[in-house]
Amino acid sequence: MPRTSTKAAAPVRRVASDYRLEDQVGFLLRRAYQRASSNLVERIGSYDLTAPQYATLARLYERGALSQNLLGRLVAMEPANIRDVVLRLKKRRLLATRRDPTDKRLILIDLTTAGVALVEQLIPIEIECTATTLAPLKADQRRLLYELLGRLAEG
Amino acid sequence: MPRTSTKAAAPVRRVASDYRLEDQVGFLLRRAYQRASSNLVERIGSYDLTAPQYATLARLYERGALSQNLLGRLVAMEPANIRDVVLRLKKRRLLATRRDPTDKRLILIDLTTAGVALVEQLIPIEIECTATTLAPLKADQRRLLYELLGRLAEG
DNA sequence: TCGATATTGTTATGATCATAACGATACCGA
DNA sequence: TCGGTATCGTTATGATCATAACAATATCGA
Repeated sequence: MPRTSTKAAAPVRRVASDYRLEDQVGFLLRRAYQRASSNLVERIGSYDLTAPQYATLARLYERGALSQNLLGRLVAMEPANIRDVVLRLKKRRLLATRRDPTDKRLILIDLTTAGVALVEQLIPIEIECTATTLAPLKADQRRLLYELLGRLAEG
Repeated sequence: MPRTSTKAAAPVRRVASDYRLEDQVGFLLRRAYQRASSNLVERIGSYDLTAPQYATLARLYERGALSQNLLGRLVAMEPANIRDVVLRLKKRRLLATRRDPTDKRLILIDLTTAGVALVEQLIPIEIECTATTLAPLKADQRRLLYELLGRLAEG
């Protein structure tokens, strides 16, 4: 006997196998990401950075100079999107761009000194933020979640 | 001895507790949601619907008429966002709006006949799509994932 | 070598997203 | 009842997102 409707103006409709939006992974994933993202913005928002922007900086910090396209793939952004993010971060002098001398198609991107300094300041904050997001879970549950999410993302 | 850099133009930087973007839940959640969302659009894209639009229709189907604000909360969208989604769906005659007679602030929203018909057509597709997204996981892992995601979303 | 094919970055379009500020309406306690 | 407070919907701004079409450059096989 699932969910009771309190005072619906219209009768609740039912489909064969009583469907619930909550049972769809996509919906759950979207809400969980909203939570994680808002946790992050809450902490690094004062730096005027979004989650994708932080991911971009962090990736450059990890890997050093990358082409714009590869950078985009490594942070899971389409070419058109990573372009905009790079432009904004470049305008703030957090990263710099230059042409690849051997392959004229490529734009090489790397952190500036200011960018490196900022990332090193933010990394501890992000680790703390991840802990906050994962707070409802026990240690073994967290490990499990990582494994499951990893499989989903890779397909 | 983690990750080896192949031919980085710049040296790989390291922070104290060798940080990896992949260890941050937010990043994993974002990628998993991307996958789920693209799975859905792949199947219902021919109906010219996005994931949030589908969620909105499905919620109305489940619950019957709702105020715009409550509808937004039930699909995890801010007032400004649910407004735009409602406008687009209304333009396509998939839902209809009317003023609440008792509370002049509210806009009551409900599916049209066409909207109901469309949702009933889409629900089996979405269930199939969820199965596709969850394909990499075994049955007990799926149950586990749902529980873990539920806890994260609720905080 | 040269021509088909693939890759990179750009542009354009449309749909989410979150936030802040605002007027209108409801509610609620003194 | 009446005035402060809360809720609802709107508007504006800026940042993601995905997709398609395009030009420039690389690559690879005949």
